[in-house]
Amino acid sequence: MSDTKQRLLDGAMDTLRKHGIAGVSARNIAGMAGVNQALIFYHFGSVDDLLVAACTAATGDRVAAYRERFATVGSLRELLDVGRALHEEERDLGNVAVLAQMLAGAQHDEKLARVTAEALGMWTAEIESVLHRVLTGSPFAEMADIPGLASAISVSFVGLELYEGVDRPGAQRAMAALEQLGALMEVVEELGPVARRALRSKINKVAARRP
Amino acid sequence: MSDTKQRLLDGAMDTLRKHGIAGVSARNIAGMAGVNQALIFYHFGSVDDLLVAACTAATGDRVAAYRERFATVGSLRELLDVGRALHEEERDLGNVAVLAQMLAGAQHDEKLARVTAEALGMWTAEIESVLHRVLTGSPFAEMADIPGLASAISVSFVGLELYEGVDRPGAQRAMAALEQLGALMEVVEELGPVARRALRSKINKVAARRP
DNA sequence: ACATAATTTGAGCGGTCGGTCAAACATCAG
DNA sequence: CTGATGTTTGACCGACCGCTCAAATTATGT
Repeated sequence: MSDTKQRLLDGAMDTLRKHGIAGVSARNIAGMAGVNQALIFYHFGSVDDLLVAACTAATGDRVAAYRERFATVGSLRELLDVGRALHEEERDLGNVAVLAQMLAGAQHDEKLARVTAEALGMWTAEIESVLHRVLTGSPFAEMADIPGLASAISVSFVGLELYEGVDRPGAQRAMAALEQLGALMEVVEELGPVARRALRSKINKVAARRP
Repeated sequence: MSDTKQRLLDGAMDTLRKHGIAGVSARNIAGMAGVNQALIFYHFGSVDDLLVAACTAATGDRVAAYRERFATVGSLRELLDVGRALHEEERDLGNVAVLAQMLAGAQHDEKLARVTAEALGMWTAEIESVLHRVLTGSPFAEMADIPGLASAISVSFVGLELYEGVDRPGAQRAMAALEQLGALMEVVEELGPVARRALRSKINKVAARRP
């Protein structure tokens, strides 16, 4: 990767972080990167393509960071702790704003939608992988639909990140409530097999009543 | 409300829905509304102020619709069903895209942040109100932190709406898993007081272990 | 009918946008 | 050194941006 290309990728993400999509222009990005604005078109063809390339690279880097952090997780409680730490890390890096811009842009830009879907997919796959490792052999495994659980956690974290940028106290209340669900899962893990089967059967019965 | 002002408010929301924030310009909005673009500045002072006014009015209308729909809800299961119906309604109206644009814009625009926070607050307050009504007298009430639960539901729905615009299957898996949590709540409601107190105490104990 | 005020119009201002281009510059093989 | 190739530069283009304004039109009170 040539120095100029990397500077432009970084400049694009910095611009998105600091000024949002409204501040993303060839001249702003080039200024942030410290290079001539015409180089954007020489190296990436268009501002849109640069933005997509920058988002792709940045989300790839972040997923790699998640994977590294998840590698040492051995229990549900550790997973929730690492999750909270990663959440705060994302906020401090300014990536919450980036995620918001990507999700918003994905609604009307096909390329951005593909990149965003890919990022969410990788992120959810990481959660699913660590959940599978943590819960395998655990009594909870027979209770849980791991892929669904991973999606639900991923969705809740997306909501949490965006919520926090707007209503911090509400996000913290929600975080506490969601962690109580984690505690509930741990309680279920402590149930004996008879009680667990009874609980599972009751949940299935209630869920089957839905239209 | 004069006809022109209303047309401009509607035109602003239609533009945001159909073309996203990138398509929001005085000429586009005026074209969508079928009025002269200079009227935006005569009636609202600036494009930004029109956008904020339009978002404020639209979210107010939607919250009123939620309140009306929640009024007939009498049980947790009904609440989940109405929630799912409202979710699909939002999607069909194109309001998912609007929410995404508001959340993204709120990251860098103070006025938009205020409007968005207000909207999320009203929406969460409605959930809290109906939850309180539905769960009061229910055995589950003594289990749940209602405000935290309302925030968690609100956060999850925000995540769900944005997720659905990008990864539909993932969102549906998450929806199913979250509804299983609803089923779990109904199961808890069927527990006797002794089992419930024991469960609550275990959850508190597990939650207390967290740093 | 008339004066006054509110509303609407089309033209246009200065400025920024994405993108282009010819020329300058750097690099390196022969 | 020479020529070929790849990179960088600043000037520039047409389109669109938010916004203003004087003039035209419509509504209102007397």
